[in-house]
Amino acid sequence: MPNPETREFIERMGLAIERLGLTRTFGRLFGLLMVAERPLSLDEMVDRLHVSKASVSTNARDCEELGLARRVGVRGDRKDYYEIAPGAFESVMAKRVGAIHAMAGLAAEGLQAVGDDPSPARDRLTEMLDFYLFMGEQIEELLERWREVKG
Amino acid sequence: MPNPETREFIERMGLAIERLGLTRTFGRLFGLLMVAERPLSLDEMVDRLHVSKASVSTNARDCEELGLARRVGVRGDRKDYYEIAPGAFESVMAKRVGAIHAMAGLAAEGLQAVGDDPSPARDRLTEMLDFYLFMGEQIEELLERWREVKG
DNA sequence: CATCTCGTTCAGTATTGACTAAACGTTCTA
DNA sequence: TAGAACGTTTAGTCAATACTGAACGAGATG
Repeated sequence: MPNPETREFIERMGLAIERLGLTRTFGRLFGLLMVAERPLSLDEMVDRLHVSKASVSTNARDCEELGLARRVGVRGDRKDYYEIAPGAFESVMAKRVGAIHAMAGLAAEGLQAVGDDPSPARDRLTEMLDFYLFMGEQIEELLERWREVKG
Repeated sequence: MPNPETREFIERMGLAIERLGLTRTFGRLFGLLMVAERPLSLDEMVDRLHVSKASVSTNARDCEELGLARRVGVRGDRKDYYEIAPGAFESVMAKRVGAIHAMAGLAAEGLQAVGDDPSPARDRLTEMLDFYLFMGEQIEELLERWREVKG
């Protein structure tokens, strides 16, 4: 199963995730889980990714806390096994919506700061507020539509 | 004009942008331009942000290349002045759409990698592909709707 | 020509932070 | 009870990188 194509995929995922501000190892781990045919133990991930167990442990847990992966148990085995969580992608998009709301909140603060008189700054901040309110609301609707179709 | 509220706003913007994976100084510079009543020269930004001119120079240029700011000239003055670019927020969102398309492309590669037989990996990658195709398309539509209303 | 004024570039510095190896605590097992 | 199997934690290392100060180059100006 560790064929060259999946390794290539894992590597590309590492780079893609890295570009999003997370670490390459984290991205590789996520990519590995994406192409895994069954839940993987920490040691299996260590073998596949060639990183220390400590790193795999923390990255896997971060992955879990972000809602991208979850732990599953295997009968008669006390190892931890990880797999991609259901709705992983919706959850990252939902987090993005959170960031959008934060930007809207920031714009509102900015408007307080610049005062009520008309000004270029006020216009810019108003546009920022409108934009992020619009986008936040609309993308939330998109997520609901997606869940209706898939969930 | 350097009132405490705007300074607070600039600082919050620095933190918000930092959380998005860019640097705090970059975010502060962007925040400063957001609340500026007129285009600012490099030296003015140096005064307001208390960072070296070298840093302001590179950050301002990066800001320009990202489509967040633009240079404007002032008659009889050979300094560079910067201001927030029109459509700055749309442009960051458009870049996000680019990242979404990249994820869709990655999913397609993953499907190639895992082969045609049914499998959990294949199901996950298919969902990933569908999700990002959907989101990419829909958010592009949102951007167009926004431009219709505002532009 | 000499001298400013700007913006950029470059080498050096300092900080951040991801990763590793080893120690540790806990839980099973012989 | 000793020891093995796991996951986590921690101290330490190393690389990446944002920022600074100084040098530089291009234009303007006297």
